[in-house]
Amino acid sequence: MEFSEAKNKFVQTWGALGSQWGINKTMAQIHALLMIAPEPLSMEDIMEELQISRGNASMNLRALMDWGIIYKEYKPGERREFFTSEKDLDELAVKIAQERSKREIKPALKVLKEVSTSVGGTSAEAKHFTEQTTKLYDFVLKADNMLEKVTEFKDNWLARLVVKIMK
Amino acid sequence: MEFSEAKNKFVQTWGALGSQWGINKTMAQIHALLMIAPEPLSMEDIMEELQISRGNASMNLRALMDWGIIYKEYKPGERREFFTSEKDLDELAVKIAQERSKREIKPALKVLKEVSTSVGGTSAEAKHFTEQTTKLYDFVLKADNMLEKVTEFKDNWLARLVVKIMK
DNA sequence: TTGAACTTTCAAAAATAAATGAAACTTATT
DNA sequence: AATAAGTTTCATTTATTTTTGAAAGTTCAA
Repeated sequence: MEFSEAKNKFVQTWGALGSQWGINKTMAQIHALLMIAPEPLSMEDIMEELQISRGNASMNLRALMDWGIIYKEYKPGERREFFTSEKDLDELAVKIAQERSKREIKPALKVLKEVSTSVGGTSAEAKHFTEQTTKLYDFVLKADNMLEKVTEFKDNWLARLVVKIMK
Repeated sequence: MEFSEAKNKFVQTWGALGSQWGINKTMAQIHALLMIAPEPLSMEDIMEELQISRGNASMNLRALMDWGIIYKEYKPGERREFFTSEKDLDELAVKIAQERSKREIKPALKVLKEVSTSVGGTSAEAKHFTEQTTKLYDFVLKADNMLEKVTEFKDNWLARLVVKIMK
């Protein structure tokens, strides 16, 4: 396969994977590009390579930095900013897990807790509701704890995680 | 909190959570509704409760059945079909993991493998590309294996999983 | 302090995804 | 075999998300 074909295929695939997992396509594509770039890239480079507008590039670079998975870099004697990606994949997983927990799961947990503890009454419907939402709360909490624990250890995190959960 | 308010809040929240994780809002809402319904619901019931069209209800019920997380049920003497959800949450997690692996991760892995093994040449760019995409392939494969292993054990899957991975 | 190089913002446009609803289809009943 | 009850399909509409691009904002160098 031609290098350029392989590169393009990779960027497209990473973009598609991202968009299925709640990260927008361009964001994932920029990340893909930075993952395989041997040198930091400028915003121009990225716009050029992905054929996207300046605004789009700017917004998604910002978002990636907010997630903590790419970094700004300054080159001596250069006015422009350059970007590199986090290349340690375990670190990447940790950061994504943290962000998603914070942004999505935590707020949902809050509501689940609220609704699972606030319905009184003795009707079968109400009882069943409380029972089910409580189970869901426990379940989501368990899942979230796992995500969080991942972030506490970088190496061999899985084994340690289990010790912690099972004890 | 009023029962109806709590119910509504729960359905909305589950819907939002779903849509952030790649499952469409209505699909997640229907699932939420079935999770808390003490009795199987008909399509009418669901349309009514969520204020959605017949077509929408039909398509999403179908999708949920394809995922294997809700079931059709027939009541004696009733022409209509009724639906219930999988209420075992571990089973739910297993099914979701299986589906997402099959639909999203497996195809991406195929491409990653392809691009990581097909670029020849000796340029720094090409070498770096091959190196990085190989790492990504291994990483995604590892993640996917974990998802898959989940499906092999229902009870205490985490502990067993670790034994298997660490051995 | 002016202006050139570069970045960010955000209202509007474009692209994408989801929902509607009426017609077609299926299945059971008389 | 005709009808009624119920379900699915899919072209069109609607809602949501993403992208654009031009104006506003920064920062640095002279």
